[in-house]
Amino acid sequence: MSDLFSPEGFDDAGKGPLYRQLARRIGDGIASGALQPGESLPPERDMAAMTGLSRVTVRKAVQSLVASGDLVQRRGSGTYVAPRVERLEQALSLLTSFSEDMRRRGKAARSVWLDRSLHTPTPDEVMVLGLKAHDRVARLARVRLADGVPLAIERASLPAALLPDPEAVESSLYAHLETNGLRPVRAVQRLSAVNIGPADAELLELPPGAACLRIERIAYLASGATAEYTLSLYRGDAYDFAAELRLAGDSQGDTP
Amino acid sequence: MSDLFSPEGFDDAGKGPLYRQLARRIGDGIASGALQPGESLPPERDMAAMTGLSRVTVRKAVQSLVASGDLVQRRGSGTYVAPRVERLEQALSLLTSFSEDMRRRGKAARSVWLDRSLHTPTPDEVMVLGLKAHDRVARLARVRLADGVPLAIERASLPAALLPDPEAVESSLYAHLETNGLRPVRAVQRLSAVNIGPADAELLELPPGAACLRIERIAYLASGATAEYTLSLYRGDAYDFAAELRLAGDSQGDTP
DNA sequence: TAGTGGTCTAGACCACTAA
DNA sequence: TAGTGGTCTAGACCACTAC
Repeated sequence: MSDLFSPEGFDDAGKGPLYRQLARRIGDGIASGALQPGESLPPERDMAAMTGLSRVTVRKAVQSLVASGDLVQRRGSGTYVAPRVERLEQALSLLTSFSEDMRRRGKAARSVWLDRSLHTPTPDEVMVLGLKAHDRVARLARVRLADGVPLAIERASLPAALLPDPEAVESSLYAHLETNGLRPVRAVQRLSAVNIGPADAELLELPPGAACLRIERIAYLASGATAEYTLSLYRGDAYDFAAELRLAGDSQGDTP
Repeated sequence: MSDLFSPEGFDDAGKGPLYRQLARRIGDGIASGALQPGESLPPERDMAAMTGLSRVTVRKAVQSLVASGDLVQRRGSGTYVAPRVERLEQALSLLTSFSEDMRRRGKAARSVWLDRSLHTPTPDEVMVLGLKAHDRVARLARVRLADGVPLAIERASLPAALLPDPEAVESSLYAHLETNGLRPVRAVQRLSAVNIGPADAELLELPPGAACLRIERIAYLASGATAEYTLSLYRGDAYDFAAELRLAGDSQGDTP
């Protein structure tokens, strides 16, 4: 591994900037197994001395690998190869339960509440939830953890009529709604990928900018009324969403 | 807008590092509309002088906004507020056609081929495609564009038996397969979010680290044989994938 | 040619962790 | 207390763009 940081081979022209060359070396070391998960890298100052680069340049290389999730840094401690993250697979076509999903997988599910109270709705909430003037909205925001690892942030809004006492929700929103016969039966989701912001990054213990799956969901009751609007952020490195596709009807399609 | 870069108000303690404070100011300026899409920011050196910060610090703030897609930088030209990106919505449950989707939306679809030839398969390809020893594999890799904007990278692998002459594929793989009665009828997809690497970032004209949707797809023929393995990377800021969910059968679920 | 972003350096201080 | 990453500075040169 010492040869990883030898001063030779840098700037042989045509290989791009120095920080990228170093990032590539380290990244290759991880991919090849020369650097094992959990293994520590030399301190930044040592890497700088070994490679003959400045600490700022070394840092820029390391930062890019931290951003992509290949390395983690702990202040006062050191820089380490990121541990292998176990990926969880989830079906996209079912309204499933986080807690139950985890139980089935033998993991301990836990929530940390960020908010669980009534608010004056935003214009967006009024629109989506079909609220009337002076209606209030219940907001439930929490971090979801499995075996102590934060996996997702969920922020749900419901008409206060459906959930007059948000504090009463324990682990399961749907179970609570069901006691009043108000469990959603259908939902529409939109998925996209976003770079996580600094605040949310802290909640999920990720570096700012890490790729996350953003899922916007609107759930409906059997009556057709809107029950819930939820915005979730899932760790991109920990989640796979599975979906099955069937041939489009017209089959005029000319490409996958 | 000049007050955006006034030296006052920095480091009033408890607001975090200077680069983050500046990033927040600029970000708020964009969100509030004080900075309009396409508008240019002052040169980095000027921002440094105006704020009383060093150029390195200004740059770090700007870089974080570039990474999140709020700003774009052009060397030799300047720094600009990113143009609004029109988001495209796509149903997740249908095997649709990129070209046709775009046509329906009134956009010009185009592909830039990266690869279109026969190769010796990787062990992964042998597994997934169910190849035999000495079988070869056809690889189709291309960048997909709509109205000149790169939206996705697709890398497909098929058994050479299904596609002996990859060069013959014009715009549509499925249309080509259909001429031989070999169009896939079913597919399984897995979605996750990833930070794009430097090489792919260049192809999609994105900054390295931008969030992308990674979609892995295995498609099957009516006979049940595996037809295709495709790894796609979609721009996270340009795509929404829509899915509908129904209540899980047992309804033991205790959470959304 | 002048101005812009892109890269790189050497050195400094701070906040935190671990012994 | 010693060592680590986190932040910040002033100054330099390069590659590219626009004129």
